[in-house]
Amino acid sequence: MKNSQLYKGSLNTIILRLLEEQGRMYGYEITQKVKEITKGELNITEGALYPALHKLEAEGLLDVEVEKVDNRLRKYYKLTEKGTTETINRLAELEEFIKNMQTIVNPKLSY
Amino acid sequence: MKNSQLYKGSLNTIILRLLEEQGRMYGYEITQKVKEITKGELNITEGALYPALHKLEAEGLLDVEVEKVDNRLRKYYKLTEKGTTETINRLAELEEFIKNMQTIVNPKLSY
DNA sequence: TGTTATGCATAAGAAAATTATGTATATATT
DNA sequence: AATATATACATAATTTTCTTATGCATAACA
Repeated sequence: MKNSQLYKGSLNTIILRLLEEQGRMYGYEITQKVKEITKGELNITEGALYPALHKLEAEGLLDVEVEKVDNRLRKYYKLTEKGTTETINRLAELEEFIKNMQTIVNPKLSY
Repeated sequence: MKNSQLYKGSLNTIILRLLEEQGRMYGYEITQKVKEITKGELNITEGALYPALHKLEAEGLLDVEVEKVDNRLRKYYKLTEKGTTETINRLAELEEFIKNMQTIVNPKLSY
């Protein structure tokens, strides 16, 4: 993941959320989707992405299906049942995090 | 910093923003303020805070004044001129970050 | 034919945190 | 009086998470 270090720690949440929304995605597709969503601001590096996917899979949050498209390999990931539950929790945490950071930036509006 | 790993990478921004708002603060005071703002959700650990303050000072973003209150030491930190400029940039980055994360959570509203 | 795009992967190193200690004084509790 | 909790700093060892660099391979474009 590149840019303002603020993104540190948010990669897993991003992956889980995108898979929840899209059903299934492969690694490269995730990087392109994030680039598109953030208008080029966030570029997930492969060195961060692939280990993260492997770890989420090892934790039982993701399932993989390997497919060959145009003679090139793709590894499609999707949420397991456990992964779906975990995603809900992570998104709740993210909303709290965003709320807290907004309060810090602009305290007058909130406390 | 404790909790949902999402906070990883946001400590410096939090420190700078609080100092911008409060004028000057000492380390322990920062931990208490953050705990209060986030209703106990975010607890900055000393192992994260003090090295971060030292680094920001070394980078010329913070000035220190040591005071003794009730026979106990306090190190008051405040933004330097350079620190004030940097804070403005960091806050702009934070707003972008929040915007991007919101888009990822709730794409229908944004793209 | 060489560069860019697609698609995966891992290893070395850096950065930022957690966890565990350590020191010291003040205040509250039992 | 003794003990626990709160205040206030600090650092060392370890872990987590990322960047940077590298590697392999095919497709598309110029």
